[in-house]
Amino acid sequence: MAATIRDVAQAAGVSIKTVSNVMNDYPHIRPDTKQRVLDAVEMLHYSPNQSARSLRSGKTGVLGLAVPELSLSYFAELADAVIRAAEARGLKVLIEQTGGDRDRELELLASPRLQLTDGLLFSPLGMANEDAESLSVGFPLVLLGERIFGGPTDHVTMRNVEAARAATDHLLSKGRRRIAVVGAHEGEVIGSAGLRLQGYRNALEAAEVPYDPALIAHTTLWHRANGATAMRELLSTGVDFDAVFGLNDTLALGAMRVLQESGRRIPRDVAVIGFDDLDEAQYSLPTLSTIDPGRTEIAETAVAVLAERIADPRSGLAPREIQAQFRVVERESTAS
Amino acid sequence: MAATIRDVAQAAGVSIKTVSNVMNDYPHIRPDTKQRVLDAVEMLHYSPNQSARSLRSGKTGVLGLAVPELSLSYFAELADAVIRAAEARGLKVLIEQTGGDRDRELELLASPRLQLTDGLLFSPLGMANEDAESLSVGFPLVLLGERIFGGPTDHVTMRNVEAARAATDHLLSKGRRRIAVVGAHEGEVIGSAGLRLQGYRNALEAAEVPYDPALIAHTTLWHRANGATAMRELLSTGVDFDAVFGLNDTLALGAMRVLQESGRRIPRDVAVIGFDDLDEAQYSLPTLSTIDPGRTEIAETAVAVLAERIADPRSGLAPREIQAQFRVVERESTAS
DNA sequence: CTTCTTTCCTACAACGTTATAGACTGCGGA
DNA sequence: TCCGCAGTCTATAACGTTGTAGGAAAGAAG
Repeated sequence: MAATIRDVAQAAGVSIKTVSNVMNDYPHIRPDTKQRVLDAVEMLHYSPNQSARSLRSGKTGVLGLAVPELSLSYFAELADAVIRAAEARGLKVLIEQTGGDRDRELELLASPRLQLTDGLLFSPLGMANEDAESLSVGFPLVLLGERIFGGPTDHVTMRNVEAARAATDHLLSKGRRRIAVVGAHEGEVIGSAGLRLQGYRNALEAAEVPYDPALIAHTTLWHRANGATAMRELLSTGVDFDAVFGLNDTLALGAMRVLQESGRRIPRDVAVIGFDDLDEAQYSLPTLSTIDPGRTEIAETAVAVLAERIADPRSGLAPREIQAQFRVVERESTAS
Repeated sequence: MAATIRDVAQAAGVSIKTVSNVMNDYPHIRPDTKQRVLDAVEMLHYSPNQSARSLRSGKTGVLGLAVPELSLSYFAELADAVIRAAEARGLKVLIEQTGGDRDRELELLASPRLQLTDGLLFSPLGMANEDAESLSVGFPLVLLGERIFGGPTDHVTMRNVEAARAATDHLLSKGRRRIAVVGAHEGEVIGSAGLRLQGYRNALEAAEVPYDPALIAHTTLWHRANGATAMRELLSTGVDFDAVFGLNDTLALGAMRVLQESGRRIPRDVAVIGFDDLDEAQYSLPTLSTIDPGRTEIAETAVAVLAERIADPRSGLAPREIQAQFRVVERESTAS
């Protein structure tokens, strides 16, 4: 139904290659020929067929982005930033949701379903370091997140340890010494939880504040509900604390809610800091101090690196590990 | 580099068509032939080229979803639901962000950039009813949202007027009579703001409660900050009210924050209800009563309708207007 | 023993592009 | 006059699939 390059060629009285040349801004075309072609294009409402282009060129102009789920604000904001960064390069983004499930993540890597994508930005949650080999796939892949380090691909991530240390230092600088942590994962070393907990411990150690395991609240997931539950458990143990480090903003917000229910005042009785700098953190009551992990920078870098790999897939370039700049964002929840 | 159907055919000693038949589960193939082909596929790591398939079949298996921005929780949750619904049908989703800008929305409709998509789910924010004609495009399009009614395409939407009336009725049932509204748009009739305000007025009228324009706070956008600002303005006018209807959850949450800052207790002094049932509404302090507009149903219906139009683009079927079921979700912010 | 049907398979022509190789102008220089 | 070269254009062959048409073999029906 739609007009093809052949229809345009016929209407303009030129060869199909000339039409193709006009569409692709090939320089050596006589102005009047070009105009005839453009007129025909206009008249027939011609627009080049992307599938045919992709078939010929081997490129689709589409990047895949795999995240656990968009309902998690962090990933929604990441996706937003990725789409913007891709658009600046004329690329589109196709989003996959893995649910953070290891099997689905592995399946995604193995599956040929993302054939119509030039490369993948992959943010796993269920996979762990021992799955690193699965990242050796036949298409350009850039890894995001903190689940896997030293894998076979480029990796764009945040400075988890340093940023968590800065968050903890911030609380210490306010005179807090009993700092609870919400959202730790039992026994985890790598992964956001493990790394951020490490940063916390580094800060304590440097300040010569003793580490008290009783202050560490564990959760499996990082939703608001988990932060709330963990805080309730912490309160029920009767342990004494004057600050809370939520390993992400949602946990911190959930915890903050429970603290307020229990009658504690923030920041007077308990100071709270989160991690992620979600939009939401600016509008909670009180507003939430947090770490801006450099999400925009991560998105832009990741897209840039992926685009580079797509442009030259066979470059022997070794996998790069790129870390974004972070920033402590001080708000009411840790005000002096 | 990657293996093609020809390589597989050669390795298996069959014609390319037989390979194609195996890949597409064509029934009449001898088991041993089929096995030989599958072995070759396995050995060569063959996977069919999507671009070529799309070129042949005219279908890409990808739906476009255009929303203002994913940073807005409502759209993130909508996108989540759409991706799930699409996946259930074996479809993928490519997301565009329009920023809610009318020009970009119009450009998106006119542009051939979404060529590699079988159809579009379009949720405009900047366009209005007078732009309805622009929706007559050459590809399957399903309209979402409340900006345009009676357009030339299928439209899946929520029962804004009825739901807003139910929200207001809920507040009235709690004995509230001075119900402020946050987020109205000056002079708007169609659009979420206009429709929901209409529902509010309908409820008041039915209850014979006078409508007081002094209770209506206007905002341009529907972010948290706007809800906060609007509430501050409302408070500064000194007008008396015992309940707030936030035209969406984010507005309500922003307003709630300011109310609490001002020392008012929720729900004792002021009851608050929102609209959207964001995940967040379950975890605010207090938890926010709201309207569940049937987001999942909207997503599933929209994908189903679009898939139907894609399957049969020339069916003379008239444009349908489909409305999802809503539900009042009562939480702490309106507890008796 | 035919004839018809079903099963299984193949050759080849699309689908709509872009790349390649080459043809035809003029024009400047030897 | 002839050659080379830049500019402009065309014919045709890919890209990797699936659809069409049809052939050979094997049963089923007459």
